[in-house]
Amino acid sequence: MSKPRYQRRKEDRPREIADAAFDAFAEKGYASTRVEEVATRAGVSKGLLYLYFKTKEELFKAVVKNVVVRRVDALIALVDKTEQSSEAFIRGPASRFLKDVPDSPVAVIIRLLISEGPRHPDLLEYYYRNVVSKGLAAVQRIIQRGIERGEFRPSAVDDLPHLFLAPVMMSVVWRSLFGKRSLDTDKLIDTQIELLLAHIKA
Amino acid sequence: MSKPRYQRRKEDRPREIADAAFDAFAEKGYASTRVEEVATRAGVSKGLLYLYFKTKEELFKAVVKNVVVRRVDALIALVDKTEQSSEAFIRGPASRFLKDVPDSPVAVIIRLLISEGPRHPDLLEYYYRNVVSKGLAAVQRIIQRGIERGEFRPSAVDDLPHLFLAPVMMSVVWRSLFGKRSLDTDKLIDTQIELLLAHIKA
DNA sequence: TCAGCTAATGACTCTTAGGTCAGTAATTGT
DNA sequence: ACAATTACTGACCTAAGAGTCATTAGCTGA
Repeated sequence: MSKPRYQRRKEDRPREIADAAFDAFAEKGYASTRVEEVATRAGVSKGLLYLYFKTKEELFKAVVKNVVVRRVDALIALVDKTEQSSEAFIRGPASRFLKDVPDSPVAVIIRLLISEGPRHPDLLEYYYRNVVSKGLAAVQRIIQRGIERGEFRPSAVDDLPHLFLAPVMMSVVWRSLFGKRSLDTDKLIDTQIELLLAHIKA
Repeated sequence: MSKPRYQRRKEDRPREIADAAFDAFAEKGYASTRVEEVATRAGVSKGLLYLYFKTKEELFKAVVKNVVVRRVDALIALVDKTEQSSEAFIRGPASRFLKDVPDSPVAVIIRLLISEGPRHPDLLEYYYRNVVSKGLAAVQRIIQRGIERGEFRPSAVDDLPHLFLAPVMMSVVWRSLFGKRSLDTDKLIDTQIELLLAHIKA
């Protein structure tokens, strides 16, 4: 009896293909990744890939959607469940989360969105609704809670949660362009958090 | 006498083509812009384009190089010539410059670099040397001068000039993804500058 | 165990877009 | 005025890569 040349694994294929696509897109970007290479990485023929994804673009969207949402939802759950003071939460779990972003799949997605987003408005809409606005709202909720508890005082930062994310964005871009050279992204993020806390503390 | 079908304008062609390419890349990104479209926009045949630029990639590099350098050099000259106090300079000319970035050609170049940079390491090297490091050094010089004059006190911000640029980066990315919706980039940048000044003022 | 179903293959087509080049017409010098 | 020069054109070539489909072979249930 000879080994079968392939196995039928209808259930697992979509995820395997999407994972392979993620890796390939991360390395080469969307436009210069060949569909055939994705198939090869997934250990599958090109034809099969087209059985599960109608076009390359649909594959792209599937990939981009399933990476970040879980992560963001986890963070939000954390925010809403914690018993810590707002300051402790920001210094602890939130800080750690933010510092992880530049080395995580999230960073890849951000780069992909910057490159390809403008040609996929529906995808951007999806992201804005399910990731960006949720994330910003969560940050705002922490601050608000701090104010209610008397930890923080009201300030201009209240409706600019973006300030917490700016150094993260900077780090993501820097890393994607220049690698790890000459910028300590952890320190950048930490320092910004210190600045912000110093400013809003009561 | 009929109009000539074209004029020979050897001197002007390269700039005209580069300008057309800039516009096209800004709209569609590098990968999905066709060389022929660049030629058409420049009012020129594809063949002529290839007379002045050996490949599409070379065209890309030419475009990307000639946009930002002048601008940055202008800013640096400003920094080194000003008689203002560091604080006044930061609140005035520097702030204005930074707030202009998200709507300027510089933003386009940043987007192009994020998308295509990883596949053009020499271009990134060029940018790091001629734009990024110079810009960061200029910011650092302003702070340093403030310290020497007793306006500012030494702090963690001294060797993180990136903090001044983080909200700009954030704004560039935000704008390129979501347009002008729901983020006042001027305010973001202003607020960050206020935070930083409050922190380093003596 | 074998017939029917369908997951999976891989060779194929077709379009797109980067790059070439032989020829043409605007310009320049004499 | 008219060669000689060369900026410029546009039809062409070719590679690459997205997407298709007739065929094959693993699986499943009777």
